[in-house]
Amino acid sequence: MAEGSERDVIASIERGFAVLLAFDADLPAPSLAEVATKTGLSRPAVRRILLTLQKLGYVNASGSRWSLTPRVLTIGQHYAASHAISEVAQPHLLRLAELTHESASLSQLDGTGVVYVARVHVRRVMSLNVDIGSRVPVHATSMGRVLVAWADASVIEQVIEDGLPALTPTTVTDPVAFRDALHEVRQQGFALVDGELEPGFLSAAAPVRNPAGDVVAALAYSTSRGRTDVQHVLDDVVPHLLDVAASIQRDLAVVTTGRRTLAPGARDGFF
Amino acid sequence: MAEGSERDVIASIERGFAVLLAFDADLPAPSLAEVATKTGLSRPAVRRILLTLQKLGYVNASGSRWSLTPRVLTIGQHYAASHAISEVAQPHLLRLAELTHESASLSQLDGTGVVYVARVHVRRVMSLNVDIGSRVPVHATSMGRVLVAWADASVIEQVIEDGLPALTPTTVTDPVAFRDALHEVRQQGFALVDGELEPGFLSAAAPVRNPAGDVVAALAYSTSRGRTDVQHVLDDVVPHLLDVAASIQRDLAVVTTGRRTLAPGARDGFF
DNA sequence: ACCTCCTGTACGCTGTGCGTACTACTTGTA
DNA sequence: TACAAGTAGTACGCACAGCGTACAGGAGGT
Repeated sequence: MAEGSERDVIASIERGFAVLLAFDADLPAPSLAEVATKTGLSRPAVRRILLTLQKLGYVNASGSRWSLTPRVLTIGQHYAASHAISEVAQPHLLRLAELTHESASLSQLDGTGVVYVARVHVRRVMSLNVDIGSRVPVHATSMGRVLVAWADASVIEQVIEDGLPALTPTTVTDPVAFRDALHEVRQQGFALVDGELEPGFLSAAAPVRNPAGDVVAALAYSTSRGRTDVQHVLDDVVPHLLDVAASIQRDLAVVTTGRRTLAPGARDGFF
Repeated sequence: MAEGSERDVIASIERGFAVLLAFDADLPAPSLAEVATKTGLSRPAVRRILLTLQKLGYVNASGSRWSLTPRVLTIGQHYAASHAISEVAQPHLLRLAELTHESASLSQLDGTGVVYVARVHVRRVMSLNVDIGSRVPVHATSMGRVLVAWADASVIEQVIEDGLPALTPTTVTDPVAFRDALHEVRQQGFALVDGELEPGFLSAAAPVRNPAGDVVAALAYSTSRGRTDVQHVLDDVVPHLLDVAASIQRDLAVVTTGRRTLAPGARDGFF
């Protein structure tokens, strides 16, 4: 059902996003020609697309260089506005951060990747710039393990098929070991990953379920090996983690089953 | 130059974004037909667009309801990756938040609106959900006043033409008074807005300039009238604000004029 | 049994958006 | 100075992408 043949895909829209996403750390302010070579599109096509995106306010030309405008940041707001979870979770993240004195985050599965949807950072932990919208690999993070552990079998297959690159010497890269790790996560009800994403980076995550019982998000605590150790996380942090995850789950159930109103007064007189 | 006639705008891309942005708090999980009526497009057209967006991973169908996926949050990452300012400003925002014990934020002008590009929130200040990517009205916020005060005259005209709605009883709504307020901002080098966006909400903002001297962002401090008063902000906060804004400006100059490398090691082994 | 909502599909026509080919400008180099 | 190599902008005609109309098939609801 709803398969959608090739006939039902609009190439221009794909091209439009290809151009929008061509703006990158590698190419922060490209010329038209650079975008064309990067995307493989013809220059006139890129020109038309850039002019369209400019009309929509997402890019701007200064001289012969093009760059993104802050408006691209507003696109994500539509996700937050249409999904209660990030808003519901916010106070709970704050509580977790206060309980543990470390950063707390909530993430969701996106294909075979993990995307942060809410976050409270206590201090600048790492070189990694993890903010809302950041993507992290699914196989080497506690959040990813949680999200995949309870996902459809097809997702697990796809993740393994995508490959399990070694990001540190201790990253689990063997498919069998990875499946074992997922099994362990299901058994114990949470995931703990120690230095598999980046040396010294330690994190734990717990599942957050919707009323139907599906795991829709992962709540995570993250810290550095320098500040704490695995035993402390297991003894003192995980109970808080599970407790806060349960609270989010409870609030989420209220919001989604009850009336879908998010502080009605908040929107009025604002925008 | 580079005007771009109507001939050079790709309607399909406009339609694609129209559908993507149709997902809203009002319509978090619409049916195909609902999207069609909201956007004014035909149902088959909307179907094609949704299938395209689904292929790109931005929307997903569950039953006959469609919803955004967390992937839309990643679009904004391309802005952060291609503009040093948000990353550069982050530690400074943290410092400002620590100095003042209140939320600190950085925002940029987008057309005639203001968009938060970086933020450190100290506590849950208000009902307002102000996060990265949020848009706030330009005329009733200290950040907006700063950004507009030093913008092209055409921007000021456009803001006034857009209208200056009264969001609280004290909002400046008279064009002449608004121009006076901007003049005052230019004179004193910062903006202070007291309860014009929401009663009891108090904020101050200072400009951040690029090496060419253009105001490219506004650094803001925000609090509630219940916790402090105008005099304290003027005496104790504004000096910090100006100081931190100068620091951001300095770091920004180094990054943009020097080599455009943002912690090269941070990207490797990450994604 | 009806009616009304929905989605999915077929199909032929229109005109959008494509690329090729060319012009015009700027910058660096011989 | 003149050429080369880069850039952006423009024109134009053709092809087919994507459009909407029209219809079929389900799922509730009365």
